[in-house]
Amino acid sequence: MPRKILSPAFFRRDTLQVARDLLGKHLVRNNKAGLLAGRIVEVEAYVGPNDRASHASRGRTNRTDVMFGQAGIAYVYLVYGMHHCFNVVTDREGYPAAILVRAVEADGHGLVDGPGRLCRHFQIDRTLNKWDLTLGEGLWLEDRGERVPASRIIRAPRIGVDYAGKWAEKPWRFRLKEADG
DNA sequence: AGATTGATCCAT
DNA sequence: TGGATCAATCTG
Repeated sequence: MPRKILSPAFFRRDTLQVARDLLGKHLVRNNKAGLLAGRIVEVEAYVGPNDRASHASRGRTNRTDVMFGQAGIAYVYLVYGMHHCFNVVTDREGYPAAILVRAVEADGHGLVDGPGRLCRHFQIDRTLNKWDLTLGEGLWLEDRGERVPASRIIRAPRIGVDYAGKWAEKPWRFRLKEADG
């Protein structure tokens, strides 16, 4: 199967569509410690300036500036003083949007479930904030040829955003259902 | 259910 | 400059 690094054009589209399309793609980390990869099985979309669950809904600040920028760039931040979260910026410049990668099936390590554990596994921290994921250096996403039918995608509300009122109810979490049998 | 932990944001 | 908040995780 061909391996293709996901390009800026892949990310520079409607965020909900990119979120669905990221399921079944692979996250790859290459550093001095070696090569790690995993198949993405759960993501969440954070869409636009009005999404109260999104950091960007509070405006453009030093922290959220990256979400307003170029698609295909990493947004990595620290939550609760101890865990990192890894996102990919999507859609057009000037429109804040990103996708949080929540879970992967890690090659040789089973399910890595949860954005904090995922970052720990892949050794992702804030030094990778604003990293260009489309260059194929250090950290990137790639297509290994898997086709994911819509019937295997489960939609659900996002996790941990109860503060966001009606925006917390949006079914903007996407999970890949395992093929049964 | 409670503790943990520190970057970020804005005014209590 | 201080305090509230937080896109989570672990231990009970």
